[in-house]
Amino acid sequence: MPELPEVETIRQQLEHGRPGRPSILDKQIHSGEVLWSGVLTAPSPREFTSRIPGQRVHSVGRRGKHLLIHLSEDTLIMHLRMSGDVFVEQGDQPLRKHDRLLIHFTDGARLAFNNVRKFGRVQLTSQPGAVLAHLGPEPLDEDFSPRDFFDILQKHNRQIKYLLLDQKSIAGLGNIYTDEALHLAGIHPRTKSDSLSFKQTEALLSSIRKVLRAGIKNQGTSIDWMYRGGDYQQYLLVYGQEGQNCPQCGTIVKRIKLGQRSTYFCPSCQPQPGR
DNA sequence: ACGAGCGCCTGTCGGC
DNA sequence: TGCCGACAGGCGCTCG
Repeated sequence: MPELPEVETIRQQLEHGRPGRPSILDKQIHSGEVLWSGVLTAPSPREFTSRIPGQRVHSVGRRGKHLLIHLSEDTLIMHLRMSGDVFVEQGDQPLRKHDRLLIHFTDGARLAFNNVRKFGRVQLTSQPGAVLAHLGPEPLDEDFSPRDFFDILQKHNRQIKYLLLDQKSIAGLGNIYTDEALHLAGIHPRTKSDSLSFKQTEALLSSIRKVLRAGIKNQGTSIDWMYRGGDYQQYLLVYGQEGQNCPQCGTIVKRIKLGQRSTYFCPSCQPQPGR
């Protein structure tokens, strides 16, 4: 469940709990259990299991698509990639098929990091800032201004969709919300970033914020059998809508490939640059 | 600097 | 029914 709104939804659920699922705040860790060693970027499973007992959950944060569980001494950084999920449950529940790492709490609860495809990663570090230093600005950060965004766009001569997906340029966007934001802003995904006007940049940033906020409000998007997200899929205007009528103008939504990713857009609302 | 192609994995779906 | 390819909310790596 991997873009910013889905990760933010998980963050909020870990922080506040939800019906039948407790918050993990202030829980003390009894032990860590690595079920598939490849899940750990660092440290080694041995060091991980020796360092983590006794630490307490101080707060739960997010940076881009990274989930940050701040402990007394260290921070657990989780990245769900394509198919990750996090569950909090009683420790006597049977394991799911693709649980990769467990955190057992002293009160008997358990946090499970689950990942069908083995892409997701967990890292335990005392220096979270250094691990996350490569990330671009947070799109929902009030201090991130249209002027800042414009500077980033002008620095590159890249197709805008590639730039938006690049976490070094702006953090948290993935394939769905990028397509939705570009559609809302009326910008073709192949438009060169440095050809956008300041006015278009403002529109794009406000569109990005609008779709991310709406995504969070609806607790994310559920598309697949494997994503147990929220309801935002009901509001998608172009993503996954190839052959359907654009809700804005009725034109047939097209799908093209950028990189290896499907990209959906409305040829009428988002005219090809240079035409 | 840019973008395409590929690898990493498991699973579903549609076509034959 | 089974097989086979296309596809999937990500990202790091090469290469031209």
